[in-house]
Amino acid sequence: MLEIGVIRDQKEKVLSGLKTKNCNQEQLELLDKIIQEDDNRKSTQTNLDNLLSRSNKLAGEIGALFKSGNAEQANVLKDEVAALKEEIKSLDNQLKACKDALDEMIIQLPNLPHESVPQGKKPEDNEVFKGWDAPMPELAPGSLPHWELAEKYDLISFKDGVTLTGSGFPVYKGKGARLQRALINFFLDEAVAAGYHEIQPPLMVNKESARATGQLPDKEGQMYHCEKDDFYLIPTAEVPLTNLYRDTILQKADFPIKMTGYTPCFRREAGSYGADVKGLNRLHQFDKIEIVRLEHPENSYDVLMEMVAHVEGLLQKLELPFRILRLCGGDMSFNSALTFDFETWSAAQGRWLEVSSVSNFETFQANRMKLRFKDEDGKTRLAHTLNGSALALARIVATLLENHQTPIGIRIPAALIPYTGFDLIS
RNA sequence: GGAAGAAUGGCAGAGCUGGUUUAAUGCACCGGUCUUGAAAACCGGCGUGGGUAACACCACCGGGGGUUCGAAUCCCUCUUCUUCCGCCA
Repeated sequence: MLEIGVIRDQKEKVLSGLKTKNCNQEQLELLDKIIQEDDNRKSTQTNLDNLLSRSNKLAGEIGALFKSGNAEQANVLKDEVAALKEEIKSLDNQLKACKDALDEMIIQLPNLPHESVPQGKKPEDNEVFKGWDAPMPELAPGSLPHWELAEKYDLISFKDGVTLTGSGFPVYKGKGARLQRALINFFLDEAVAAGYHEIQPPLMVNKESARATGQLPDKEGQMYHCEKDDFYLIPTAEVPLTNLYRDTILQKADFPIKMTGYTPCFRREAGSYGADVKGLNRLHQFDKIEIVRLEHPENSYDVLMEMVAHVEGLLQKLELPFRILRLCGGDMSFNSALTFDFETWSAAQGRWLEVSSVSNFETFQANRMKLRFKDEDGKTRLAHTLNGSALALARIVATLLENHQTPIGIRIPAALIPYTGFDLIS
């Protein structure tokens, strides 16, 4: 969530940022309401504090009077405190209501975009940050989309998934399952080699965690919810990994904090439809290796580019054609200040598929989760959080199968062979 | 699942028969004196948040609620941890 101090002190800047994010008029008007409500909060708090101060003093005097045996005088003061208490209770309620109202308004505001974020509303407005210069792979006649390849080589059964659970829960088999395991290990090894600390977190989190990274309340309907225990199935490892540092004050020497983790990810994908959902393109459960970093604000944008480079390296090793987009204000997530999307070219489908999203959240998540650090001058400041997929499996498998298909089978890229133990799916 | 005990500032650890505790003390940490330098010793500082120009002031002793003029301290409740019993991959 945005910092109240920033909203107060840099209102114009906030306003123009929100416009880049394509906020509606209602959201823009919130700024003045927030400042007004915050003024209200301050004055209510001051009044309340004064009453509490008075009440504390009287209680002390009463104690002293009782000790000296002056009960009569003490009882007079007791009456005064009783009257104060009524007022305190009412102001306290007022203050609570005030804070709730303030919270509810601030939480509706998205993060401010970085200055490099292009204006725009639709995916077409995204900027191609780095295109694919080499020629696109040419597939032999008769090449198939991945869902047909999966069937042909008996790698993935979508049908069995429906039997077991429902659509969007594929069953991987034989070399298909082996390929999953190979990719997971490959991505984890690459991340660890790049200095990321490997973590295996729980796959369910509580409300506080989901709130801290911004999934609640924004994406309430997109997560699977176990009502009886009030747990949420994680939509990404970002949630548990980042939350490891919820409500923490770091020392400057603790930076950089680099974490990686493999987890299945669960998404309800309510409201999705059409060709997008065919095969592996959009699933309710998929595997992903996430990289997460907690950084000093000075470094966070250098680190973002470092993460982009890491993901780039992975795609190169998998020999997949890809491009990098800098997302426009309207296509960026609610929490992000700057996001680079990676897309691989799905030759058989004739379109780009998003396989990774690397973002800097600046202090937006840190503010919600109270993740801070001590600066050199001893001041406590909010840290920056970043994360990215490195990588998400399902769509990688889709493009891997499609782009590397040959008349004699599907070729496994050299970097992956030590992990699969085979070089061809036939 | 059952029983008992516990939860205090970075750590350790008092307070818990309610009012000089506005949380003692030690360690760690920061600054200074001394020293050629370091250690030791001594002096000072040392939690988080709100609030202020800066003070003042206010809140926080696992979370929430209650009793009282006054709660770290008493009561209720939830959570977590420890030990014991039961069950179990």
